[in-house]
Amino acid sequence: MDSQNVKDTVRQIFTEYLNINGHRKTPERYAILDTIYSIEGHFDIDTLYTLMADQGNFRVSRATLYNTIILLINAHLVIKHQFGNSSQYEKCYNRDTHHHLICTQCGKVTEYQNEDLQRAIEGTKLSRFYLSHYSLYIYGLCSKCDRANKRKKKNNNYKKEK
Amino acid sequence: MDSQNVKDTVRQIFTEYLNINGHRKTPERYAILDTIYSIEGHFDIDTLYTLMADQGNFRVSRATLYNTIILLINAHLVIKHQFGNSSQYEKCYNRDTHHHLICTQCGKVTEYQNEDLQRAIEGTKLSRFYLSHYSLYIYGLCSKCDRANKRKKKNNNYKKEK
DNA sequence: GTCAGTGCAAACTTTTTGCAACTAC
DNA sequence: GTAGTTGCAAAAAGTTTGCACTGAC
Repeated sequence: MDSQNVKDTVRQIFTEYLNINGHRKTPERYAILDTIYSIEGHFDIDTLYTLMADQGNFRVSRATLYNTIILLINAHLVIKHQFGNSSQYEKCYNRDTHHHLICTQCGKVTEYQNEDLQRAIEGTKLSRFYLSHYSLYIYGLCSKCDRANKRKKKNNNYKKEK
Repeated sequence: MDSQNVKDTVRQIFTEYLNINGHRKTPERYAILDTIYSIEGHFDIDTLYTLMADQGNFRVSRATLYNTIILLINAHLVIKHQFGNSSQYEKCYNRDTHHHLICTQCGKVTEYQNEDLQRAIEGTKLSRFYLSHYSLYIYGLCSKCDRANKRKKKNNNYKKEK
């Protein structure tokens, strides 16, 4: 499915969601949905705000972004993450399920796909709980920070020997 | 291992950590560690602050709590979570690995143990990434909210028919 | 004695809220 | 026309920071 096709489809899904729940179909809401579906990877509210302000296509307030993104989450078109300081979001329609590798040192987030793991988690029997979605965050050191630390350690050892 | 034994052990681990990293062994730090290891389940900074203030054993400022908890995380004695609005923490020495079921409606967090799932995640081969720990958050509806929704839906259908 | 650590208050960041103006229905 | 939405600004909530004082080493 190409990018425009996805955008059309999610717009339809959103319209249906708004209809069912008696919400209005404002241009702001569709502009936000469109912008989100043109972003690859994660973003926070501030990034989205700046992006929309810079593009100049449509200017919306932060308050509206916060309001709308809640609707999009409920419509299962956007997923919310909470690593780092501010909340991160990402589009989730027509995306492969993926997990997140988070470097505890530099904060870099890498997506990681593993179908076996995915099946294991989704196949889990939960009693008295009705799964909607899940997030697996794997913390550790990215190769870059790991190498940096090893260099640092080496230097420290030299210092200690003086 | 009983509770006092755990407290003694983590105090030793913390002492060692402070020594290695050239930090001072202040009474505040040990009081915070002790309080955390007397809490079952999750807590946030405000809860910890209130708890220590109320107990009256040792009064510390929020700034010190934030500072100290970073040390405890680095010493692998505390783990940080980010569901809801504020950061949540929990002790992690001598605790069984568990996952979290989070109700998207009422925000209730339930711990969930599953060794198969644990093995599946820990056994995953990661290339160019050095795993330290991980968090699996499973979102959905708790049985209480699920029942409440079903009742609500039923009532709405009646309304529509009028 | 020195400097890391602490408490306090102010600053900062992110998110929520109250309200007047607007507009989708 | 009216009630749901929006933008703005103020408020709230959580966390960080600057600075003077304290106490671990």
